[in-house]
Amino acid sequence: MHIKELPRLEKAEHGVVMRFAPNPSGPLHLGHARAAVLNDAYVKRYGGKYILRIEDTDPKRIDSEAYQMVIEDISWLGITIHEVVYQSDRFDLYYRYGRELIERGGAYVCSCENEQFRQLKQKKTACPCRPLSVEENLTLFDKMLAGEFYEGEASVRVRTDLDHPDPAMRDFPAFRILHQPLHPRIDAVVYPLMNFSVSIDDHLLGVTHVIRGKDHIANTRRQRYIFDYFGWDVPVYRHYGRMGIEGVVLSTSQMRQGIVSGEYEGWDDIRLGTLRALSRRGISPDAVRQAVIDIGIGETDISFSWDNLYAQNRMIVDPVANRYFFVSHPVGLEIRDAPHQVAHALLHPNEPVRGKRILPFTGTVLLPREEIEKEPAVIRLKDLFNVIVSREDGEYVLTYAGDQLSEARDVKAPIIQWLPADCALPCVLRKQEGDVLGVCEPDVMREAGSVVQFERVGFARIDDTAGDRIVAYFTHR
RNA sequence: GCUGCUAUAGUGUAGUCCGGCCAAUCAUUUCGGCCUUUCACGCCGAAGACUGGGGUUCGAAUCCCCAUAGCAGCACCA
Repeated sequence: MHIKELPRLEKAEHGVVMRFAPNPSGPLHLGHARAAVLNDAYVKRYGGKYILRIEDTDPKRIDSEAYQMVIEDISWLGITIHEVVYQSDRFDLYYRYGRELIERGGAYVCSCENEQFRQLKQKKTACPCRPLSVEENLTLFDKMLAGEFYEGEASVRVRTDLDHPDPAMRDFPAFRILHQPLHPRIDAVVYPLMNFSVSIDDHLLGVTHVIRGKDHIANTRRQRYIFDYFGWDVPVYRHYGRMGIEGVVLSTSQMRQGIVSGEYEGWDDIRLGTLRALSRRGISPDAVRQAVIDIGIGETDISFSWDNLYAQNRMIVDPVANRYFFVSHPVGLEIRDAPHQVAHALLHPNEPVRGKRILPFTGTVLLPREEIEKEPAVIRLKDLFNVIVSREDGEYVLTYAGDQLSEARDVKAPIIQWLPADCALPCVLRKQEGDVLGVCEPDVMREAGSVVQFERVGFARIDDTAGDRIVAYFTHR
C-alpha cells in the first residue's frame, strides 16, 4: 500500500492541539470522516491533543440520539480523542465572554428586525442600536439573559466594519434568543451562535490548528474579529475544498427525510454515505482513513470516487477474506454418470495453511442460472470436475466429463462456482441495486460479522446468520 | 449583484511558494499479456492531463493579465 504524506503544517513542530467539531444532528458520514481523519492524522504526526467538541448550540439541529452515534462512529474510525467537550455545558462561559466583549466595545445588543438590519447592512449603514453605550448594552444583555425578550426581539452583534467590502462580514450575530424548541441538555433562552462559541472555545481549549471545509472561510474571517477584540492569537487555519460523492446525498437532513419517508431502512441503509452504512457493507475504517488521507487538504472541489475507496478496501480485505461459493438464482441439475466424491476447496488461495472447505457431491448440484444460460459447451465446476452441457427437449443436461483440469483448460471452459444440492443454505446478497437471492456454503455460518469473498461474485460482509437465511451485504467486486 | 477561493488524465493526487532536472509523479481506472482450479490477489505492459487566450523570459504546469468554469459566503445554521 502506498502511504501518502499530508503536507506539513506551519508552526506544528512542537505539537498541536486540534479539534473535530460536529453538531449532533445525526451519525457521521464520509464528509465528517474527512475532517475527523485529517485532523487526527496531524495530531498523530506532530503529537499533541485531539479534542472532540460537540457543537450543540442550535437545538433545531440536535438529534439526541446523535450524541451517542457520533461517539460510536468516531471510535469505529479508530480515531484517538483525548478530550470531549460539549458546548451546551459551556453556556455560562459564553455569557461571561459575551459580556466582556460588550465591555470591550466589540459587541452590541441589536433589537432591529431581521429584514430591516439586512437592508441597512447592504447599504453599509449603522443600525439604530449600534451607537448605544456599553452600559446600555450590558443592561440589555442582562435583560436578554433574564428572558425578557421574545424570540427575534434582540440579538448580540459583533461590531466589525460596516464598510467591509464583503457584506458577509458586517456586524455578524453572536447571540440570539430562542424559546423553542427546547434543548435536550440544558435550559436556556440565549444561545451563542457558531462564530462566537467557536472562537471562545478554540482559544480557551488552546486549539493551535484548524482544518475544516472551505465553507468556513468566511467564518474564519469573522472569528478573527473576536480574537482581535480579546487580543488572542489566532490558530493556523486550513480550508479544504468541497467534497461531493458519486450518487450519494450527504446531507443529514435529506437522509433523515428519506428514512422517515421509508425510502431508506435507516442510517445504515447501504445506499447512504454514512459510516455505519459503510461498516455494514464491510468497508474497513482503515480504507476510509487511507482514502481520505489520499484526498488530502486541497482547496479544489472534488468528487469522491467509490472506486478509489474500494481499491483501498480491497487491499485490506483480500488477504483476510475467506473464499466461499455463492450461487445466485440457483438451478438444480443432476449430473449424469458422475462419481460421487468430496471436493476440497481452499479457504484462501494464497494461504493454503488456512484450511479447506469440504463440499460433498452426491449427484445433484446448484448452479447460477446466469452461467447456464450462456450455454457453454463445457464447464468446470471449480474444485470438482468437468461437465458437458447439452439440451434435451429444452432442458439442460449435464454430463460428467472427467476430472482433468487441463482438459477444461484446453477447451477454455469457464470455471464456475457450484453447491451440492443437499447442503446449501439460502442466502440473500444485498446490493445497493437490490437483493440477489441465492444459496451459499454452510460454512458461511461461521463468518458472521466478517467479510468473505464469494468467488467470482465479489466481497461481502456476512451480516446475519440467525434467521432462516443468511444475510450478506455486497461490499464490492 | 457583492466578496473571496480554486482550476494537472475518467477519479484522486505530486509538482506551483524559490521558472529550466516535468516530452509532468503516484494510486485508482480501462485495455492487453503472464500467473492462477475465482472475472480475486500478484506480476509485466499500454492508454490517458497541465481550462482557454495573451504577456514576461533564452526558457512557463510553475510568474503577470484577461476570459471561462466550478465552489463558498452574504442566516438570529454549523
